[in-house]
Amino acid sequence: MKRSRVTLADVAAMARVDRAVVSRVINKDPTLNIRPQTRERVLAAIDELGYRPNVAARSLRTSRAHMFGLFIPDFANPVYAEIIKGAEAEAAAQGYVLVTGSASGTGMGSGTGLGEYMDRIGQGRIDGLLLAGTGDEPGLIEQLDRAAIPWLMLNNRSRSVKRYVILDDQRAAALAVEHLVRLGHRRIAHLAGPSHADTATRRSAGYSAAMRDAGLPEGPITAADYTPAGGAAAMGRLLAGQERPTAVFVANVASAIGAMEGVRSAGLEIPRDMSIVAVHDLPLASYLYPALTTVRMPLAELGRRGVTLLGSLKPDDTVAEVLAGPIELIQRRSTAPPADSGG
Amino acid sequence: MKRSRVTLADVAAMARVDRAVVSRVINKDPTLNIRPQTRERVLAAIDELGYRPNVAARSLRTSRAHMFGLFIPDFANPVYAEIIKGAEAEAAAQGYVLVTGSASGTGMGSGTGLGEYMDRIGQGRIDGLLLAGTGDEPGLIEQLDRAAIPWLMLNNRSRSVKRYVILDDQRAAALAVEHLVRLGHRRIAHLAGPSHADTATRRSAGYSAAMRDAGLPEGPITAADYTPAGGAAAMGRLLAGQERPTAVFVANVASAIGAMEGVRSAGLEIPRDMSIVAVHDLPLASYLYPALTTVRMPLAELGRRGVTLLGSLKPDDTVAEVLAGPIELIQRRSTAPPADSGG
DNA sequence: ATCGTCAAGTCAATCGATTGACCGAACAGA
DNA sequence: TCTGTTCGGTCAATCGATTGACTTGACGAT
Repeated sequence: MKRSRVTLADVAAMARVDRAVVSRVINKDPTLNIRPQTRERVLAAIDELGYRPNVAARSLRTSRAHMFGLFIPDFANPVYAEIIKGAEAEAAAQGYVLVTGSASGTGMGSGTGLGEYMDRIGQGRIDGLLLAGTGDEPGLIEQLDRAAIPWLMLNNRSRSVKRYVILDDQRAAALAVEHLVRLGHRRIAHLAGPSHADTATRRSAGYSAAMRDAGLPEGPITAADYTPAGGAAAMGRLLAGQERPTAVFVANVASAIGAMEGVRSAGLEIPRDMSIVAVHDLPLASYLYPALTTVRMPLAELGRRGVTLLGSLKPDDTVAEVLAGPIELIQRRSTAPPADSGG
Repeated sequence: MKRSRVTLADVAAMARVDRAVVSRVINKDPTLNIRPQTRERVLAAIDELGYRPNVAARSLRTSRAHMFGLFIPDFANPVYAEIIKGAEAEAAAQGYVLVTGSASGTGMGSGTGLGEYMDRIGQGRIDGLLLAGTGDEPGLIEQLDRAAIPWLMLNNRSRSVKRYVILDDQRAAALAVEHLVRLGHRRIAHLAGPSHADTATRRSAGYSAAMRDAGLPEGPITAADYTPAGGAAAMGRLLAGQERPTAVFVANVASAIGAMEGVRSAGLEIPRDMSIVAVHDLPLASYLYPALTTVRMPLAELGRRGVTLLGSLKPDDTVAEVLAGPIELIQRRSTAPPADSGG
């Protein structure tokens, strides 16, 4: 284990040039005039000594950390895994490091734990912050502005400030509903997400629009909280209604898992008695039984786009973007024509 | 948005003291003698100006970044989500930030992409590095030692250097086998992981030991690669054998998902014709059909312990720890007595 | 012979916080 | 009165890289 850190000065000494030359060689400063042989000596010395620039010194001088932050509610949610992947890849492509923090790393005393996270991150460690799945909490904007770095919400809108990139959840919902309509369903229910979640309201809007377009009456609508338990309870309510739907558009996969369980425990079968389609094509969806029909949205692309925008965002720019990108229905075993479709 | 950054000097000026005093107040320097009222002035100024220490300057001076790194193969693997959670919580408790990077953020030209990651991380950005799920690649140790920071492997051993914390996979495997034995199974197969994975070999060892202890002959053993596709193929091989097993201990959940599919596509039923138990109680396990019986291991605790050790590790310390912690069998629907157990 | 220009670097201030050394005033004890 | 000690701070070097300003020597043009 090499003990003493190698600095610019060491490299400069070995190459018999000034520290400035080494710095300019490393940063490819176009104003530098240098003989090829000298450049070679510098590069050789860097290689020989195994020199790596000290990030702290560089950040201090340039006030750029070459690091972006991403804050998410929970690492265990596979939706965020996809977003992280995209964001990380794009950050890497720009020579940046992505540091992802979750609310579970905080005490979560108030709100999302973002405040505590920002305090630990400190000043000057990141050049920009992405917030995924965090909504419009009181004091949030002030907290972010105090940090004086560009920030952006992903997959969620803030009502007060236009700084977000979202997916076209409305179109995704429409795609799901159209799929069910094409299969012959006419009583299509909607198992919505929690009303405070921005994605939930957009998916619900998409459902309504698509039903209208198909000339169908909106089936029963009930909301759950994006968890399997909530989904199961909600499905129970749908099944207890008078006119039982033959299909249901579920706002997310977690709810759908519970909904499937709810159908089974009522002694019914999927898709024979009930077709189910949900939003986000997580790997998990294909492992369920029956494999869940989903709508795939470009989550990784969302992460990627977020990083790209962060890199070019001016302090007071506003961003309100619906990410263009492929949205497609992935048909699996959980949807089929309704049982009475023979008639 | 506050524009100009607030520095120590600004605070000092407002409180009418030297910068040194402010610094010592912030860091609670015990050698500082200060009047209560002066301290109040300083704290008031900090609050008033919204001062946050500049991380780069602090790191440069102290050569501590208050940040730990964690490198994983893939964010989409829920095993790592658990580890991250534990590591993040412990890091936070110590006032550290955890930066998690994955191989998918790199080109992965050679090996795991760790080299590229380390280059982007640079020198001095992290005070220690945790490697989860990364094995003994050539050049790995040199790469790590060049960074001159403490590091540790999680859930994997390196043959060359003793720097790891692992779980008691052997005991976990034994627990799974004992469960099957208790149910009355005698022909218990083993669907192992890839031979290059350290966890796989330890789980296999546990299987063998438990079978020996139960006085049973080792059933058919076949290996897969910790993926659903591999698991399905492996199950195909097991079912094609002459003496078909009544139960199988699968080395991980991903393989088990494929194995279940393999059983179904052979026209057999779980658990009637085949009991299945796998290692790691991921949330996903309870969503499968039938819900998968698993062995729960303290993954979050592993992450936590890794961070704790990193914080106290001396450069040449060796660490070879099997984490003590609860390991328990979570029985669900995928295991039952064998069909012929009446006789 | 002199001026200007260009190549090839060098010099040194700077970023912001930390920390060992030091200093002046007040007071106690001899 | 003088010395020593404690209190309550101050001073300034330092961490390592960056970058605008400057220097030195050689050459060409006038």
